[in-house]
Amino acid sequence: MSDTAKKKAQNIGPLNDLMTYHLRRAQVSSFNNFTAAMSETQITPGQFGVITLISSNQGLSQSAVARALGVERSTMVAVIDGLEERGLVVRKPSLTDRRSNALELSEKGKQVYEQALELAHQADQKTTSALSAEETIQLVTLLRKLNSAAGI
Amino acid sequence: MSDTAKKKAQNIGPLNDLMTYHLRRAQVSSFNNFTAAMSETQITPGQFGVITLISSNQGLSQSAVARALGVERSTMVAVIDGLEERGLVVRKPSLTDRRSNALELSEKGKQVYEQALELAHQADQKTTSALSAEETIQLVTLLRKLNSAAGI
DNA sequence: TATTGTTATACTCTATAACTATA
DNA sequence: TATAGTTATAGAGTATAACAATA
Repeated sequence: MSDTAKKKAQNIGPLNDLMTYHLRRAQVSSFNNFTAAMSETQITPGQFGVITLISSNQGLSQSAVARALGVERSTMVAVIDGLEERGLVVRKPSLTDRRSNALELSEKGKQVYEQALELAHQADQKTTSALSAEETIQLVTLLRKLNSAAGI
Repeated sequence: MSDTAKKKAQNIGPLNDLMTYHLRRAQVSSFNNFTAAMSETQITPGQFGVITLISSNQGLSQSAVARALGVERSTMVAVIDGLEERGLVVRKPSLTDRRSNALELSEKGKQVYEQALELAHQADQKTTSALSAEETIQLVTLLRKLNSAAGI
């Protein structure tokens, strides 16, 4: 760092020993990379989770999406509203339960999802660009182990 | 999983291959462990970052804290307000710059910080309880490498 | 009785813009 | 001109509580 920098970096002290701190920084970094990569599709991280889930489970209900993503079903209403207004998702009546909507991707939704998936992988590569291929696999393996134990 | 469970788990599909997804889940998990461990102190993750920074850099300004934590200085006002109302932080006039406040921990603030630091380590141990000691070191090392490259 | 989708409402965290007092 | 602290305001993202329709 420049000697002439007027604002010196702070000593972050014990934060440097906390996993919580490093996880949060990494998540902010990946979030920023994701948002930047996704700018042409205007898909947010939350929306990406929703359309991925619908793509892999056509016809599932709003409540099922909410449970899988760990949010309240009331929260899903506006998310699905936004995706439906953009013509990416359609609410079809469920054939087996007249209370629920069977969510599907429209043709446009499938196209946007395929594009978004590729951009998400590009963002991932940027996030992990400082790591070797082996280190990247190590990291995702450790995170999977940590997460599956957390049961979320 | 029980065969009688009415709500089957969803297929998360390509999410399982994305670092972004696993980082987010891990961060949510560690956030929850942190919040639960910190309940007796009522210190939020954001407040913990602030008091740690003040503890390691007594007398620094609000703007310096904001820069170190990557938030706007306007955002810091309410955070410092809350810590000052609880009697944990004091705004002293800077001796060298009459525009700025020199932030310090009160005696009570130092006590709460020491307690919070220990609870934060306990939360960390819970977060990484599925990992061996060696794996935990691997994980934090990889995250440090990823983060220092991101320059945040 | 329980669940689905919905609405109304509120809370947290964050940002931008503009102001003042200093530098 | 630029910066520090502050205020007003707004936007995400989230939650809780209640309701009608349906299971």
